[in-house]
Amino acid sequence: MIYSSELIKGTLKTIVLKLLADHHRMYGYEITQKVKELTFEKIQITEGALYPTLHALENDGLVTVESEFIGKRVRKYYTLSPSGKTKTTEKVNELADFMNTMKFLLDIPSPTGFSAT
Amino acid sequence: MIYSSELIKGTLKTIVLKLLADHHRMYGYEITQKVKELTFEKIQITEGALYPTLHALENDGLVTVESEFIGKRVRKYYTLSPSGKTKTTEKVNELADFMNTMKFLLDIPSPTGFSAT
DNA sequence: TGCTTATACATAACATTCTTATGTATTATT
DNA sequence: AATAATACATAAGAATGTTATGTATAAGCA
Repeated sequence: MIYSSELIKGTLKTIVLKLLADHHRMYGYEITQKVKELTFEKIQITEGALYPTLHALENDGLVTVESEFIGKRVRKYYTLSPSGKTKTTEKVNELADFMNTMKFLLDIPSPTGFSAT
Repeated sequence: MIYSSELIKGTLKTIVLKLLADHHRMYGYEITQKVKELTFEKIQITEGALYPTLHALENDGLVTVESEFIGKRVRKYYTLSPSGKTKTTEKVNELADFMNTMKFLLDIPSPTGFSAT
């Protein structure tokens, strides 16, 4: 099952920032594959969505870019800037808060299992 | 704190459907107030977003409408149709699944407290 | 070797969905 | 009497994704 596209809207930037925070240095195509892998194919980031997003992050100074040649092919590595790290924390926290609110609003039970946090 | 607007995108229809499932019969303005109340002002549905959404739900046959006069003012009550009830379950389940995936992807801990479900 | 698939970038036309602004009108509050 | 709240509606614009297209290299397989 792949999630309906509206759900992805508004979360893509957060996903990309968080992946960069966890993996330090990634290139675009790698990000699409990582998301696919980590979500068991349930979230598929299209290139038409990803590349403009990466360019926006760069424009906002949240990431820095290094181009490298792998053979004859260019690969662009993205790394979080200090402000990007701050932003990541903010975005992830906001999304976590939002999801709790939605869970309450929609009366969604917690996933099966024990937890004591 | 009010959530950044992108987060609401894609979830509005689900919220409206679920409220109608829980309260059976509601009118537009009432929905905006209920969401505000239930989310402690964190989610504020604007009228420019709500009314087109309600019209879309009606067009899709997911809700039925009854107009009533309260004094001289029209009020439009919305009720879930059978297919609307089915749709509500589907949308809520999909969102629940999506949120679990996002929690895993973003490494978000469960909210504080004990739970054994 | 030749064909296909995967890798790797990019952008443009289009669709969706929300924000912001505007409009109309009734009812309640100060 | 003036303002705020109730209650509907729509239109212009912004944001952000999909789909399609383009270019090119590298890898796998028959």
